[in-house]
Amino acid sequence: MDFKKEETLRRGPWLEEEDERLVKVISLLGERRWDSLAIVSGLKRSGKSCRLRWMNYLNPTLKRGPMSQEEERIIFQLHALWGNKWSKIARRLPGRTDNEIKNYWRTHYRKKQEAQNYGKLFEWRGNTGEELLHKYKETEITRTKTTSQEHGFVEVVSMESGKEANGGVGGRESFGVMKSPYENRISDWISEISTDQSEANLSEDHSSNSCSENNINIGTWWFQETRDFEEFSCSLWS
DNA sequence: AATGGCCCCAACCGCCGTTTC
DNA sequence: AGAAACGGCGGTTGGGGCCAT
Repeated sequence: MDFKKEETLRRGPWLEEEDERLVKVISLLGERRWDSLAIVSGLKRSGKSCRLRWMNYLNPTLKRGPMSQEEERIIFQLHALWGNKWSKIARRLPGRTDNEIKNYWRTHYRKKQEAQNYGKLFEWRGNTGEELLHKYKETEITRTKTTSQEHGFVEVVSMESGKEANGGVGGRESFGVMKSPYENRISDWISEISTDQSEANLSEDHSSNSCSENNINIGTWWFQETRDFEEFSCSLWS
């Protein structure tokens, strides 16, 4: 336990002055050796803290503002594909950080996902509670096997409400209609890559719980166009 | 106006893999 | 080869802001 270090390091929210200093030092020395950089800068912050601040907030390549519909779709689909691999997902979304995506998922998609899971279960009319559960589990096992074999990961999504589930279904925000402090900073490029066709597909995705054969369906966890989608998301970088 | 509950997000924590010496 | 330092990642927390009562 290094008490000396503990008491000299600053923690908590960054001040504007600290941000400025960090940006200056990074512009001189580059994005590396964060511990040394933290010392050189004179900031009483850990290297880790400096790195995080830069990566998640100060980096000029970051794109702030609400997620576009295309980004929402990518997050939704890649999470279904890879699970909580936030950094991996972030690499497919230029200008977005893993932290941002992680937070976004937690506050938006998880609720939507739960709602859709329940919605899907209710489609099995005429079944007892046990039968419904059994069918859900069957679906889950099939999906897990399929995705594991094809993509090398296993993801389990619980039907049970987490601690934030109260008010989750039908909570304050409806999915896709969000207010954000960064609302006015939407980048132009993302709209350029959003084609009319993808918009059309998206409206199908989000307007109902239906099971379109061409689109990812969260209720049954089937992916018809996984590989095509991976290629598509890669193209965002080019 | 006060208050309590909820949401959102920046920041931290702990672990683990990689790099450096 | 191995220990230490560094960097990356996913999970968690805390506080500010908003909203309903």
